[in-house]
Amino acid sequence: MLQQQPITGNGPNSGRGIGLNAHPGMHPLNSVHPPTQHRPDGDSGLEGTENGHENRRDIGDILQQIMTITDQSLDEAQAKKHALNCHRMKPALFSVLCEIKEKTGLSMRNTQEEEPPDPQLVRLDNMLLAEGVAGPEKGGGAAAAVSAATSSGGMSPDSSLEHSDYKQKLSQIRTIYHTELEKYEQACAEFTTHVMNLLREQSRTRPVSPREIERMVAIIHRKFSSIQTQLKQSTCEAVMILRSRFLDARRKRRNFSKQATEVLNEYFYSHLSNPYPSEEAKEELAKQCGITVSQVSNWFGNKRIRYKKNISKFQEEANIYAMKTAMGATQREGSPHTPNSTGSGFFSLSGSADLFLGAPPVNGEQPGYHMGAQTNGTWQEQNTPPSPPGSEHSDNSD
DNA sequence: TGCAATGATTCTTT
DNA sequence: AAAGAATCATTGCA
Repeated sequence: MLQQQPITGNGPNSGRGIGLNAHPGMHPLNSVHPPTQHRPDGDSGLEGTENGHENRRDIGDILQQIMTITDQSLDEAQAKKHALNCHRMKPALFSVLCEIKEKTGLSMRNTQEEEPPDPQLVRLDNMLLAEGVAGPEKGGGAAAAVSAATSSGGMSPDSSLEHSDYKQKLSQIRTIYHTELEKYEQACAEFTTHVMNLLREQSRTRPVSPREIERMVAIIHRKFSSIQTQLKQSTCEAVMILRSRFLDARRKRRNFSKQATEVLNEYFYSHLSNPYPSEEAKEELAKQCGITVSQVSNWFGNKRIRYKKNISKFQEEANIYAMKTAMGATQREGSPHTPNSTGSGFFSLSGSADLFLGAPPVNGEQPGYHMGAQTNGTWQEQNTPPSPPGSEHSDNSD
């Protein structure tokens, strides 16, 4: 990585020595220079003399120049920088700065490292991964999300259309996400390089330790990653909106095909005494109708309730299906009853008989049987039908 | 456009 | 967990 690059002192002053050997923590920059001029305040003739006063004035000048360097034009600054780098007092100043820094422990401040990963970011990452936005291309994520969304409620026949629409929108989000992410990463890398160059440049005039550079890089990365977090967050929001729209779309129901309704009705009326298909039966019905098991369950749930609420309304339908099944039974001679109607009801009857008997009495008389007596009592108990006038069909006469 | 039919959902009950 | 019950939301028809 960038922060591991060694920064070499090859500036215009490289021929002039600045002793850094006494500061092992400092950057290796200029470390080739002998430590001979290391002591600015030692007895090397810098104090107590005219020379010493002069030097102090020099240092003041240098500092002044450093302070004002940013106010100048580029060319001016470059020239001034060069002059400063070549200044005879520069090594001394550098040493002073090194010592001050070491004494104040400046380089060690704010070095709390390796904070634990942000749980929110982890959550976002996980979600993007699960949704198939992040992670490997065309992963099972999107498909898994779709199937999870559809598994509970079942899919309408044209759900594949919605499916592809969903996938297309998701891949759009994915593309945008990756483009933006790449942009941010590129910007981050560029900015990091820029800052490192600056620090490299500055390390000629002031001590900059590798640790400091690392820290600076870490700070930059943190800043950029917070921008990335925002990107991830908005991407997650987009996915959630897309998903909720897709789930809402499931509510856009389609009526089952005529054939499917027929199959379901046939089963219902041929098991009227106990219209509770087993799991296997539901699966079989689902297969026959081209719908899901939960749709079969829904259908039977609705049917039972609606039948019970208004039996007279369903009378005609019941008769039609009774006839149908009866005809089917007679055609299949030799088979005493349909495989499905196993006489689960109070009446151990053949399929067709069950049908007729299962239909409630419509003449207002109490039937000669108790249909609900068999299992839970709830289905048939509440099944006392209203007596529709004009109905002369008496199906409990068997 | 209104309305009944109907598939789906949600909450409650068993 | 499955069924009942109420309700929602869409479809299809007059």
